[in-house]
Amino acid sequence: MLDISMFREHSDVIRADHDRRGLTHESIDEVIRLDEEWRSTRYNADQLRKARNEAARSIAEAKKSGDSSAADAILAEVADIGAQIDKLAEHSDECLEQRDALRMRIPNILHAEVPIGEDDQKNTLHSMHGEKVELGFEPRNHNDLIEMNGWVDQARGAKVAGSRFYFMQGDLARLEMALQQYGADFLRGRGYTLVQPPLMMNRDAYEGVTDLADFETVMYGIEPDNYYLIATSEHPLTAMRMDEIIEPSELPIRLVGVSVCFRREVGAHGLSDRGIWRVHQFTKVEQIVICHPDDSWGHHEELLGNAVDLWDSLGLHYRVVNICTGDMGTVAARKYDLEAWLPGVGDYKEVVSCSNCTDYQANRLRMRYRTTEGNETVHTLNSTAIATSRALVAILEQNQMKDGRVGVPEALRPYMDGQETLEPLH
RNA sequence: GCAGACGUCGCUUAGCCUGGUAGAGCGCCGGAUUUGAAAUCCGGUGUCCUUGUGACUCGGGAGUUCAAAUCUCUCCGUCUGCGCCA
Repeated sequence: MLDISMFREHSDVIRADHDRRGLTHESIDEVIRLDEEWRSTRYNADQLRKARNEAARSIAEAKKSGDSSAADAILAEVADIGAQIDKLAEHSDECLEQRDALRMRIPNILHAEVPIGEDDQKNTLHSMHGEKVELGFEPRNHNDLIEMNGWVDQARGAKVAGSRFYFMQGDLARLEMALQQYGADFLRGRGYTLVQPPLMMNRDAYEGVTDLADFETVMYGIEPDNYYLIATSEHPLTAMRMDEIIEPSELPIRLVGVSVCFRREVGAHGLSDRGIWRVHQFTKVEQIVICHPDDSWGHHEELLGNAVDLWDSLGLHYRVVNICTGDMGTVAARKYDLEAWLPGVGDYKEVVSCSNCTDYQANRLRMRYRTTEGNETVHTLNSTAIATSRALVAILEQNQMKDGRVGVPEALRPYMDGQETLEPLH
């Protein structure tokens, strides 16, 4: 959510951003109109409250001096003032509610270097890392590999839960745990504090961190208790400090979250999605930074650097792209994706997403830091380190051998008793 | 799950019974004093708006009242005890 002062004092900036995104200005105008109406109605209500307070004070004084007839006289004068206040207050509350409901849907101001384009085809190349391995045989896709080795039981996952659920087993399950451990250790080594968050959140906290449309398409709701299963540990870790005023000495806050992530994946379908690429449940190691507004662009590069070094250390080939305006979403001001090379698919696919959300989440979460002039809004950033399911797919396809076994990246071997290849399930 | 206690400004707390301007201490910021520091003293330190002798704010919401931190209802959370439990 953009600060209201942006609409009052710099609406030209929001308008220019909407132009870049190809959006009309209607919502902006409506927010400004509702804001003005709220302010004037609010002012009128305040004036009446002032009169009521003065009357109440007079009554108190009159009663104290024992003059009950004077008290009654004042009381008669202000008899209907309460009803007038209620009427104005009701209208002003409506205006404020509508203003902010609309404001919640207006996207963040994009960084100047975000490329303009309508969809992911217009994302631009940032950098290439590693090299395509020459396998010397026709590569299998990850779905064939997990099926022939018995590493994932999709049929029984569907039986006991539903489609896109699965049992991961044997050496692949061990590799999954190794990835979690390795990713967490890697970031702890760079000063990030390991956090295991709640896997469910309440509505209020959740609205602070995500696009409202996500409640329909992404999150699972837990009915009788009104909780939502988290779609990523970014959400609880960012909301962790909501409604707090943070001491500047605590900034920047660097966290590495490890959690299971739950996603409904409404609308996803197709044979190309078989396997564990797009599933309802996976584990993710996530980087979070909460920082001073002046430092967030530096931290954005730091998060990308961490992800790059981590993926380099796994010996995988991938590229980094700049996400364009049409592919950006509501919350981020700038986003890089890491796209891993998948030989079985013959294309690069998204495995990491690295975002600077500037003050957009922090405004909704009322998350500020103390300054001598008052309290200022912090900035929040997040980046995948390892989404295990997708990292596994990249490892499976890039490290596959002719017989269908898969090489374990050297960095992960210490977490697997030194094992060098994934063996079929017996 | 049951019973009780509790939730007040960044922190600790007073005020609640008996409705009438939310007070104190600590921390922080600024100033005075000092060679410098400590100590001391003075002022400031929640949110909003049309900056006023302004409005709002005491976990959230609703109600009673001219007036609610205070009374009533309800929801949430914390603590203690009992029960259950990996």
